[in-house]
Amino acid sequence: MCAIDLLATVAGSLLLESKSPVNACLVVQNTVKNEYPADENPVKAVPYSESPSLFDNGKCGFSSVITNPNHLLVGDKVGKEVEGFSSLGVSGDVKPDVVASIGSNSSTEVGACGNGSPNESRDDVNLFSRNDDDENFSGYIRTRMTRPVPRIGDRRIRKILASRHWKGGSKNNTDAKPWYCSKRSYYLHHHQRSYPIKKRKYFDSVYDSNSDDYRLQGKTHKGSRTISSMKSRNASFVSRDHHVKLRIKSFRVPELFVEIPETATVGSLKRMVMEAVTTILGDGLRVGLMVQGKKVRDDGKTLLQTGISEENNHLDSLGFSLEPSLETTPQPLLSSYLSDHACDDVTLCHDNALDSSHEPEPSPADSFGKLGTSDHSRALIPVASAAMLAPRPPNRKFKRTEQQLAAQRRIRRPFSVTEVEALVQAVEKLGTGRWRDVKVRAFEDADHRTYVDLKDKWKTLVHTARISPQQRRGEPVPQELLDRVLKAHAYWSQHLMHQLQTEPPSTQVEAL
DNA sequence: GTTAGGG
DNA sequence: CCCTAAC
Repeated sequence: MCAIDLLATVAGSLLLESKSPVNACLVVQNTVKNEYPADENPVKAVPYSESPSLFDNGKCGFSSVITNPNHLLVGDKVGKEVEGFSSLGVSGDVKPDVVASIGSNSSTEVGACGNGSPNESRDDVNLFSRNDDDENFSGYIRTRMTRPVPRIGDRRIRKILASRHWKGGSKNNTDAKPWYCSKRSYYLHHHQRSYPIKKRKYFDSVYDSNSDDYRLQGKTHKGSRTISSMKSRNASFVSRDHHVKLRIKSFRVPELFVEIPETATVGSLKRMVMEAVTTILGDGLRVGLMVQGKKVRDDGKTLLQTGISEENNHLDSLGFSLEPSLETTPQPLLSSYLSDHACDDVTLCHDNALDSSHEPEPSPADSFGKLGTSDHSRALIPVASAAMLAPRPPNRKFKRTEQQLAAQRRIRRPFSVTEVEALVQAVEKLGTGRWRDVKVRAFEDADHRTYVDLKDKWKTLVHTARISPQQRRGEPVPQELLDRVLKAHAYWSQHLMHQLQTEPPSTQVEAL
């Protein structure tokens, strides 16, 4: 009932804004999107939240409509924020990972959220005003069957899991992952290509999880300038000469959770969101493409091979996304700018805020606010979180789910022989109890290697050196190095006291 | 913030 | 690599 009320409220708001019947369709993702028949009507996105499983069968575009009150409440505010973002070329909301969907021609097409086959028909959800009942906001939702208009970006709707990270959509909606903001550093995780095959499933899902992002449709006021092609409203069609013409409908920014004190000013919130988005956008983006819910990673494929041609109707399920470039390392989202601003006490992706859907049967609703999720990376993923402003159900558990863990886990980066060499040399000199020093001494510039990583690597090196070559895996480490590892390990095991000193006497080094 | 170990 | 207790 609460969800319905929320929807009703949204509908009511929409109605108030556009006196005419709202012919809006809700695209539920993280956001409730309303598209107006006429281009001139401002399209306002209503961020929506975690919605549960009411219509989770994927057949109804409504599936994730039930939104979180919090998000809805924030909706309007966020919508306003969008304008600022538009200058960035991205429709705005607070989410950095942008996912664009290419619609088929119909301007009124609604992003359906089928989770299943992209081709199945979907029910668009329309909001209609209703005069009866108490408040003028009452309304009801009616589903309407429309031609199949699969929208990749929307498929994951159910995935309430926030996404976090700049992850793309995956075949399995439920796998969508939010950007996860590590409590340690509030990083937004990026996609990670070299994810171990073993965990591939995670990776894929994580990678695709922009589904949780809620999107704000760019406003399309008549007078407003359309920023590049990222504005909302588009259609795609194939011309006769075998050319595929596409127009990006909108981009979704990754979800971004924000926690800010009630006493903070609206201005500080706006500033915070703006900066967060700017930081993310300025961090380097790359475009991701999804066809029928699947990420297309092979840049060498032709559109035809990918299924993007006039021969099929895949255009309906084309999706573009803006993702953080892989080259870029996760950026401390807030730390960099929060400190210098009025919103010092603003926290992004507070771990506690992450609701864990660790329950037996995590429903979309449960997983909703999970991560800030997500891809990343990091991607943990977000809305501006105004979502967090409103009270939300107490988090039953703080423990993260497997998905969440996968989302924030760093990629595996095997040590090269060169690195091993450097590590061995450093340990020979500094011992095995001063990893911080080892880091500074030999891996100062290797940002991806923490002292804990070095410590762990040493641990495995010692183990590797002790087992038979046949049992070793990965790039072979020269026996010479392994010998030094054992020697140094033995040495420092017997001279722990020396570690307390700065540098071992040269004699000791020689002894090694 | 580090270290040391178990996972 | 992650997670954390213990410093």
